[in-house]
Amino acid sequence: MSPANYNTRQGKCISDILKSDPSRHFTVEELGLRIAALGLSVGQTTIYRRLEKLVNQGEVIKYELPGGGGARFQYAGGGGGGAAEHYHLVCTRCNAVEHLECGHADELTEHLKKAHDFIIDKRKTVFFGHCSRCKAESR
Amino acid sequence: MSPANYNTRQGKCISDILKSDPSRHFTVEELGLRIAALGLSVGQTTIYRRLEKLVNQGEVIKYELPGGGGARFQYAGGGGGGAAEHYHLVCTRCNAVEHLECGHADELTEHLKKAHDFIIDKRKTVFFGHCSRCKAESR
DNA sequence: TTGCGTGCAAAGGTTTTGCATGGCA
DNA sequence: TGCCATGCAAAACCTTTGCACGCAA
Repeated sequence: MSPANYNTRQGKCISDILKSDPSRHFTVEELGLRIAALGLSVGQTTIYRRLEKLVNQGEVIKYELPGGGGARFQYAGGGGGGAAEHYHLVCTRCNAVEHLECGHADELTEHLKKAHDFIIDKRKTVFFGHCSRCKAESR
Repeated sequence: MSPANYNTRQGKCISDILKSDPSRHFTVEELGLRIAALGLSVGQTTIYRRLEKLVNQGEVIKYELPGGGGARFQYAGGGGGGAAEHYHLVCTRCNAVEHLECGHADELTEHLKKAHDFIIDKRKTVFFGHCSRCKAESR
């Protein structure tokens, strides 16, 4: 409930990095590198634990996507509201992630709620397929 | 391209189990147990390697979903056509997987193709959210 | 001082790889 | 006979856990 108490430099640092580039999906490894680039040294345990809290608070979204390299994390806006919600398009060939704000998708979300009693979580929902660069070579 | 050459009992066995229950999402562990139940002993390496081939041939779909327990595999119909294609709804609370055949979703797929130049792979696409049983307690 | 956050190290689980054996054509 | 599939074992990878230390209030 509380807006998170960042008592420490490390905790604030992780949050700030995610917030500084809300369109980016960070891996744990990338976060570690960015932190190091800031001259701060943070253990991986701390990164994982801090991310877990941020995810529980709704401030960060966790994606577990195929393709290896581990889970990815993206800033989602504080407290569960704020930043614009959007869907994601993920290319199963090049693993690129695109954002999608789309009325058609919203209509589908509404339909699923009414007809299938299923509540879509927009920020977690991922459409898999081939992006424009990769579709030509789809096998 | 070739319809896969199952030279061995083990290979055919894995394929048959997946085919015998196309609506089910098997984990590697479950496949091992089913194989054992048939009186056949198959190493996990073989299961992984056979699944990799089946996935590459489009005969099987691989899902890497959150929630632990490893990846899940589902029969998708031989050669990329055949079995009815469908989307999936996954509950991020109870990890239940529901099938979805839905005109609204197909419309969205068409829209994404035209407007965003993105080709949806229906069989791989997963909508995350809360199912009817879990939505009440969403936090 | 008290308590939470942190860090190192080790464990845990899933998946991949190396190399030798075995079965089918 | 030749080749591909198989199997055991070990490695690799990502993530979690245990326990002690350090910083902030």
